[in-house]
Amino acid sequence: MNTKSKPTTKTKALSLAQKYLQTLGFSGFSFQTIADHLGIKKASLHYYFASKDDMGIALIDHYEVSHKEWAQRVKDLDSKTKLLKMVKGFRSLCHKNNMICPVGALSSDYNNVSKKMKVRLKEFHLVIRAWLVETIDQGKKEKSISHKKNSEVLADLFMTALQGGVQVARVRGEQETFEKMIQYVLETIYDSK
Amino acid sequence: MNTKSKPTTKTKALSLAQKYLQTLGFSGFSFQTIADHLGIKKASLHYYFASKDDMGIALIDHYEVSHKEWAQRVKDLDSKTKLLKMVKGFRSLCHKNNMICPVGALSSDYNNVSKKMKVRLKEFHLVIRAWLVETIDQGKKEKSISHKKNSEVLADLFMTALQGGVQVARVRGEQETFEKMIQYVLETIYDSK
DNA sequence: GTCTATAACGAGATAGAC
DNA sequence: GTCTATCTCGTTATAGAC
Repeated sequence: MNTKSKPTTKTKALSLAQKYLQTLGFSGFSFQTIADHLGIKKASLHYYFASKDDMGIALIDHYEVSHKEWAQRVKDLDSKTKLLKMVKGFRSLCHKNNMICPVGALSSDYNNVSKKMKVRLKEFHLVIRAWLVETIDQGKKEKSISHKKNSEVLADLFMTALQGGVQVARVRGEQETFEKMIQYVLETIYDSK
Repeated sequence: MNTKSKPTTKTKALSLAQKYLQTLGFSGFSFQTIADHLGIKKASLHYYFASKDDMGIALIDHYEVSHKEWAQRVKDLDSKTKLLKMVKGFRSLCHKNNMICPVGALSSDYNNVSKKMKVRLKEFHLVIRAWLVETIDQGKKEKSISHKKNSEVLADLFMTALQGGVQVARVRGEQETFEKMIQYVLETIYDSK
């Protein structure tokens, strides 16, 4: 799968599903929601996705492929630039549109989805986390991060700050504190002085 | 309202609703869910709560009252002990039971609830945040927190770490990293050396 | 206060025509 | 690939008996 392929009904459906997942939650949108905005009937969506759970899996696959393509594109940059780019992507993809992060959205619905989807969600989460740990380790090699700091803990702090931050920002109806907090977390990770 | 009153059908319903909100999300549980575990019919719940939205409001009110009663009980403790007690409460009330925090649960469903509930959720969030800011300011007076650190930013960091942390822990099926991360956040807030 | 009964709706899903 | 038609189920909510 490649996220750059030209849009088919299936990929358009997945894009819409991503939008509604991050806006309304997994229980909050239906095949009807997607079909309406796609201009087709909800029954037709079953041609692409056997069940909603199936669509959920495809959704996570899509997020994972996007991340891996993105990671490939930024692979030669230094550690701090990578994390800054990730924040920027997060800001423009979800925060600016009052959407929350997919892992956060699915974690609320965690106990309403199939075992298979739970497993895929965890795998996806761990892929992102592994990339963060690796990027923080890179920062230690580049001497922008102190070796005394635990990479796993910093990765978790960064993730939860982003995930929790967009949720809090949406409830609060305000973007400024999100920015300040992320800024602070980055200062915590990188040795500033 | 007092959370210490003896259990009536209404208060028992609210306790169950809290549990299911934090387990299944707001869209994820129904009057049926509550009624079943209460041993009454779902229609009877409408005697106490005109609508589900109404129950949602009552739910937030209940969380807020609980917090205020708790804040009253710990009001004479020092700043760091207060935050440690809050973490402890969070751990035993939701983290140990694989439940997520109510604000996080409702933030996924944010766009599926009434305007009134959105407003109440924001108010509740701001009550908790104000308490945190106040407690961090108290730490500055007590010289356990440096005046150079911004209280609002630290409060947001602490909240999002707790909120995001329990979500991530549930997806990951593991408690340890939550503990390490919260520990790290507390070290970040309080001057250790 | 709790019940039965029922309305009105939207969800996920399937069969089969075009 | 998309349609219509239909099924089954669960949801919120209401009316009125006990």
